Parts: sequence; structure tokens; C-alpha cells
Amino acid sequence: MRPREPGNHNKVALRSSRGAEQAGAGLSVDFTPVRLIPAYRKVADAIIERILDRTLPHGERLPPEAELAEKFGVNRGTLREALRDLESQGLLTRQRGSKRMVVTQPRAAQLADGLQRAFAIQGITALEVWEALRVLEPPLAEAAALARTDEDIVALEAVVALYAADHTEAGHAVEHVGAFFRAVANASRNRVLALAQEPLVRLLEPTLALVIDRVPQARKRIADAEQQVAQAIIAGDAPRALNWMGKHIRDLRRGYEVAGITLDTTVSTVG
Amino acid sequence: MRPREPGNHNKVALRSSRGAEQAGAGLSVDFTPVRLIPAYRKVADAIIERILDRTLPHGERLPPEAELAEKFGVNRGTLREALRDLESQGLLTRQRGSKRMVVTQPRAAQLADGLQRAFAIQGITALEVWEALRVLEPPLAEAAALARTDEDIVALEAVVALYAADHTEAGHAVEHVGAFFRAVANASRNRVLALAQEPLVRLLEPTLALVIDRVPQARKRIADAEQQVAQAIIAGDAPRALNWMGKHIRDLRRGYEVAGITLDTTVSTVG
DNA sequence: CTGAAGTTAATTGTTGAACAATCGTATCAT
DNA sequence: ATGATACGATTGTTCAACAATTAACTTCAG
Repeated sequence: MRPREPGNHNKVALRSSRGAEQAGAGLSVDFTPVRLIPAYRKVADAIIERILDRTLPHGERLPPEAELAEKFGVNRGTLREALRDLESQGLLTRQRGSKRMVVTQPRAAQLADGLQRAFAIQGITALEVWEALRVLEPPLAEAAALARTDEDIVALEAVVALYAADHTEAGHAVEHVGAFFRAVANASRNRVLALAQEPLVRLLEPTLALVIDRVPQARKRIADAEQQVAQAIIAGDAPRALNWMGKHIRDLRRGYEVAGITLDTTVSTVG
Repeated sequence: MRPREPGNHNKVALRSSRGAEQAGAGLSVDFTPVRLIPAYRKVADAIIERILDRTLPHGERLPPEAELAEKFGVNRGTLREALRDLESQGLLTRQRGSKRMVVTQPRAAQLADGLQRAFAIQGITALEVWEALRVLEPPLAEAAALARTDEDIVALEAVVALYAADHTEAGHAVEHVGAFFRAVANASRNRVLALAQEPLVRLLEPTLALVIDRVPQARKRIADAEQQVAQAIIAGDAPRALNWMGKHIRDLRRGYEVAGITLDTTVSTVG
């Protein structure tokens, strides 16, 4: 599938550092599996490498497609395929309304997007999600109590106040719960855990809406628990934050049971 | 940026269900932000939707590019850009040596790949990784003790035996540690937690190699702890699995300190 | 009838050349 | 300076090829 080469090109191209087609060393049979890697993939890998080794610094505008294509010795169309790959991984983004692509750090939201979709496709059960929340959230609250900054406190207070003021409408309530979890994760200052949490919260939301809808007292219980957790975090009381968050999560599960939602059901993206 | 339309096309195209350019409803100003979504993105989203709603079942071969392009009313090049997007998300894969694309469930390895890269780029610190491990691993071991199947037991025994037999070489030792964590996560039967763990293990490995290299007694301590955890899991003794895994993780941290590795350093993909 | 070998059709990877729409910017008038 | 404006650069997209394979279909010997 090596293409024709009509014009005289600068075909230095694609000496991708991870030599893909090195010949077997010597006569001793060492048949490397002959899988031709398409150019768009090699180009994508090459660019990723440049990003990882900071040759292309974050925030930098990517050179124009034509120029890049020439540098790699591929057609612009091929290069664009490589760009789509990077774009979908969040390594390249275009600024609102701008056409220029800039090198960016993958944002949590985007990564969570992919994870969420993957979970949905794999048929992850509500139990798995809940269990993961049970594992993650209490330590997150604990860490938040220890690491929260002034900004985090302000954010937390805002979220809790908002929920306390308005937990009448189910839709709003669910949003607030998500916002609460996110605020806590943010306050923990641990990006790894925060990222792991994000898809879970998203997957939680649709079913949680059902719970809130069917179980009248759920709204208040949630409000109370969140209040407690938030206060503990704000006060820097780690053990209390841990405990109340644990209580909160267990309560959620009870909510599911009361609402008649079995935890065997698979979560999905479609509410 | 709407393209010209030379030939007579079947321009039904791109009525992407998430209406992107609906006109403002009525005269009351409702200016939707005018961001034109490129066709390749719309096509990608449309295909993703078909995958999520099972119109394109997993394992199914994707229709030929030409046909798809015609259906969507876009050029083949544009369609290919959309395909690259899906491919990079693991929703489309081609089988070894085959040119046909099949719809697939995103594999954990691939997702972890993206996460790992993201963490590296974001300059996640070793502390964040360790902390996440501290949170995740003990409950994982606990869950494994409760949920492990016969196969899991066999796998675990194999991993531990292998490590006990050969923890002389640093490189091997590190690999075995990774294999151990993976075996435990697998036995937990919680795919969410297992996936969350995967990138952590990968990021752990490079620095762990240093620890094992610099701290002679680390190898044995690790071997012992793993043995204990494995035995507990195999015996179905959840509390013991939890405890020993916690001990194991704390021990790892001490290893870092003894090896003189500060936890403030950012992890990276380049070993 | 089965299986191997050979031939043909389909399909992917890639190229080149074009053009429309926009974004950025240098230019000019006020 | 400030704001309008014309111009060039860049992206999104199309069309029309072609090379290299792979998949499908024939054909033919056993």
C-alpha cells in the first residue's frame, strides 16, 4: 500500500523514532510481523512525541497544515487525518471560534467523555459505578479537608448554598449533586482522583434523577449529608468529612433500593 | 465555510440528531452561539450515536468508506477524518493485517493509554499517583477477596509464584509488580476500578524501577506483601486482603523515601 | 465434491489540485 | 489612536485519480 510518488518530493518523511520496519537482525529468522503502519498513524505518533517532549509547547499554535504536511512528506489530506486523531485525544484544540489549532493539555472533561462512553458501551453495571464511588468519594472528601484552598471553600459554599435554596426540582437537584462531587474532588487537589471520579458522576446522574423523583425524602437527606461534608471540609476536619461522605454514599445506595432500581442494570449515556 | 456543491448530490446529509444549528425560536432573541461544527465532527458524532444505540452492533464490519460517505453526503476524505476520530477512541479497530474496520468496544489498554499520556502531560506528581493507589488498591483487594473466580485464583497464583521465583532482576521485578496489581484488579470484577487503576500502575512502573534498584531490601518486602495479599484474596479473607494491601502501598511510599525520590516530582511517560 | 491456485472486483491508503469561507493582519481614512 | 477595509493565509471540503492489498469468485486437478 505504498503510494505512488509522482512529483519529486522531499521524502525524508516518517522516520518515526519507533522504528516500525527494522529488518530482522542477521540471518537467524527474526520475522517481524509485517504490518504496515499507515502514514497517518505514523504522523500522529510523531506529532504526539513532539508534544510529549515539549518540542511543541503547550499553548503553541500548530504550524499550518500545508507546512506540516510538507515537513512530514505527506499529503495534506493524510496529515489532516493525523490531526483528527490528536484532536479527538484532546491534544489539539481550536479556540472558540478560531480556526487555528493550538497544542493543549487534554482537559478532564474530554477524557471523561471518552471514559463515560466506554463504560456505557461495555455495559458497566450501576453496582460497579456505585462501588467505585464508595471507594473514591470518602478519601476524596478526606483529602479535600486537608488540602482545600480558600477558593475551594468559596466554591463549595456556593454549591451547597445553591442546593439548599433550591432542591425542589428534580433536574436541578441532580445537577447540584454532580456539582457538589466535582467541587469536593477539586478541593482534594488530586487530579488523578478527580479525573477518575468525573465519568462516575456523569453516569450516576441519569439514574439519580430517578431516585430523586421517586423517593420524596431523598432530596432532603442529600442536602443534609452534603451540608455536613462541606462543613467538615471547610473546617478542615478530615475524619468527619470521610465519615459523612461514606454515609452519603451508602445513603445513595439505599435510595436506589427504595426507588426500586436494581444495581444490576447497566448504566448508559441515554438518560 | 460551507463548501461549494458542484455535482448534484444527495444532500440529505448531516441531520445530526443533536440539532446544531437550530434557528432561534421566534423573535425573542435567543442567539445560539454561532459556532459552525465541521462536517467531519458531525459525521463522527452521528456514527458514534449509531454505535451507542446499537444500530451498528459490535463486531460488525463498517460499510465501505465510499458507501458511508455517500450516505452522509460528504466526500470520502471528510468521512475518513471522522473515521480517524472514532479509531483513536477505540470505537473502530482493524483486525490484525486486515483492512476492514470493525466496530469494537474500547479496550481498557487503549483508554489507559490516553489517560497515561494525559497525566504525563498535565504534570501529575508522584504524590498524586501514590495517593490514588492508596485509595484504590486496598478496596480493590478487598473486593477481589469477595468476588474472585477460580480463574482469578489461578492467575494470581501464577503471578505471585513467578515473582517469588525471580525477583533478582530489577526490570522483571517491576513488571511483576504491575502484573500483580492487574491480577488483583481483574479479580475484583469491577471494571471501573480496574480501568482507573491501569494508568496508575503504568505511571508507577518507571519510578518503581528506581526504588527497586536503589533499595536492596525492597524486592523481598514487595514479594512478601504480595504473597500475603494474594493468599488473603485466594482464601476469601477480605479484611486481611484490605489490610495487607494497605501495608503494601504504604511500604511502597517508604521505598520512595529511602530511595531519595521526592513525591513532588512529576511522573512522565519516558522511563 | 473438495481444496488449491489463479483471476477479478472491492476497498483502503494516498496524492494533487482546486475552491469557498473565514480569520488575521496590514493598510488606509478619519 | 480608532475604526473600517481590503488582502493574504489557512482551514474545510470536494473531485478524480491511482497503487497496493484484501476479499470474493472462478477454475481446475485430484
